Parts: sequence; C-alpha cells; structure tokens
Amino acid sequence: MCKLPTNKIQEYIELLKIVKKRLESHNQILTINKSNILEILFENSEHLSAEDILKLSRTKHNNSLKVTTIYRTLNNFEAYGIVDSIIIDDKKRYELAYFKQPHYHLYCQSCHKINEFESLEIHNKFLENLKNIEFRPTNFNVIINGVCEKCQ
Amino acid sequence: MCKLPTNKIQEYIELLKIVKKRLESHNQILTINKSNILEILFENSEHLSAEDILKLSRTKHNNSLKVTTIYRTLNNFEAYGIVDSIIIDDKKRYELAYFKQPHYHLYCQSCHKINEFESLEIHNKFLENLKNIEFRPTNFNVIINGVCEKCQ
DNA sequence: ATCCGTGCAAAGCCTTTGCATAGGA
DNA sequence: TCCTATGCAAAGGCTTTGCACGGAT
Repeated sequence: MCKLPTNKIQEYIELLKIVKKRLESHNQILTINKSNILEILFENSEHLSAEDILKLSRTKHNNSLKVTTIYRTLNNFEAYGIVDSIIIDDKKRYELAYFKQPHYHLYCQSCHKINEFESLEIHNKFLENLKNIEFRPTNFNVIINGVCEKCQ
Repeated sequence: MCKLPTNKIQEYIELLKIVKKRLESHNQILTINKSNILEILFENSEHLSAEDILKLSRTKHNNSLKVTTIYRTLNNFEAYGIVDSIIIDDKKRYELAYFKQPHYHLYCQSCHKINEFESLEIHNKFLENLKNIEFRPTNFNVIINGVCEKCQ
C-alpha cells in the first residue's frame, strides 16, 4: 500500500473497518486473504474478474491467493454488499460497493476497455421513474456497449 | 401463429423479411429451425434463455429444435444484430432487437421476474452525455435489481 | 456439386462443492 | 476447544466444437 497517497490510505483503512464490521455481522473473519482481495480491488478501479485478481495477486502478494478462495470470497462479499458485480464479455467482474457514486459503464467493443461516467441527473430520473411504479432498487447495473473516442 | 392479432402477424412477417435479408448478407439461410426460434422470441416478450427456448420448442414445435442448434443460432443472431442479450441470474437471455424501444430491465430479486420500463427522457439524457464524451453507443444494457411492487 | 445446417458426442471453460486440514479467537 | 478459512481435487453447469451426414440451390 506504500504507493497510495495519504488520503487514499485513510480511505483504505476506513474500508477495512467497514468490511470487518460487515463480515463480523455474518460471523466471518477479515483474514489476510480477504484483505488482500480488498486491496487489489481498491487499487484497481478497473473491473476485475476472478482471474484478474488471481493474476494480480501473483505479482503483488506472492501468489498467496488460490482460485477457490477468490471465488468464495467474492461471492461472500457480493452477498454482504461489499462488492457489486457486472458481467462484461461473459465474465463476471467486481468492484467495491463503497466510495462509489451511481455510475454507468461504457464498454468499448473495439479495445475492450471499460470506462465509466456519472450523472446525478440521470440517476434522479431513474429514481423518479421507479418510485412511480413502486419498484425499490437495490443496485444499478448499466452497461453501454459501443465504440470509445479513441477507437473511432 | 394463429393466436396473434392481425397487426402482430404483419409485424412477424416483416420480421421474417428483415431477418432473411440480414442472414443472406452473411451467406446464411432462414431455415425452419431459425424461424421457429424467431417465432418463440417474437411470441414471448419475456427474456428467454437457451433453455427456455428449448422448453418452449418442445410444446410448440414438437421438440424439433436441439440445444446445439439453439446456441448456434442465437450466437449468429446476436452477431448479426438480430437479437440482443442480457445476463440475469448468471444466465444469458435474449430478446429481439427489432420493434423495441430503448428500455430498462427491472429484475425482482424476490420473485425473479423481469419487467421493463421505457423513458425517452432518460434515453435522451444518456445520448446527450455520450455525445459529450464522444462515445458511440450501439446497445444499452440496463438491469436494475430490486424488489417489485407485488413483493414488497 | 457445392455450401450451409444440424445432430451427436465430446471437449472446454468457468465456477462450485466436499472433504480434510490449518488457523484464529 | 470451537468455529471459520483454505487448499485440493473432483464435480457441475452451461456453452462450444469437431466431425459426419443431410438438405437445399
């Protein structure tokens, strides 16, 4: 974590605290493996698949993480609301649910990169519409496929 | 197709024409299997998985469709822009790309039903935002998870 | 005669599960 | 000492592929 700027470190520490509490409310322990996965997710704003996390752990944490553990941990994290998932290119990808505004994913079909954008205005319109039809949203999963600026 | 109201029949015939052309431009033939799949997709506005289509074909078309054919056909249809796909509950689901306004999927985590809603207003906001960042959208894939009115 | 479509069986890929062990509180 | 975490190997589920035959133009 030494590369993070100070405010990021504080954010990370706060994240650990929140996650620890959340896990404990489900009788789970915040182990080194789990915090390693959190760290990888925290440092990489891109949307990581289980395989991506495995690869990153090879470099950053001496391959301590095993695939099974990653899958199990991510499933738990998702069930407890610690991470959200989206499926892009038929692969499940994860991002931390904390410190995130509602946002929309832009998937470039040419370079396969995922970008994001936020719009409070759109989000409010969504909420307004959903309220009218009495649907209570828990999670927004928006992927817009297309071609990004660079690839045009 | 005898249950469809007249205008629906005309829509279906038009669909067949469009798809036939589209397939022929890829050196493919509109076979009975393919039109059966189209028919099932056309008659069922819900979002069908390959398995759903298989089951429906058992009742409607005497089980003439085989799984392999369904997968192959759907993949081609998607590649040619005939159907769009969304992944819900870790299953790929398909809907016809024609005669559809831009719409948003509401997935009820309690009854597992998928509803939709349309909002031209939201769609235009999206387009406006994307234009600003020069992202050219080809396809919108929006899933809002939550709890529907009935399940609350 | 050629080219596409289809079925069958097998392979593939990603993910989950069972079981036994290790490790933390 | 108990309960959770983890690894390994195996199983599972869905989807794709190779190959050979059938069918249409």
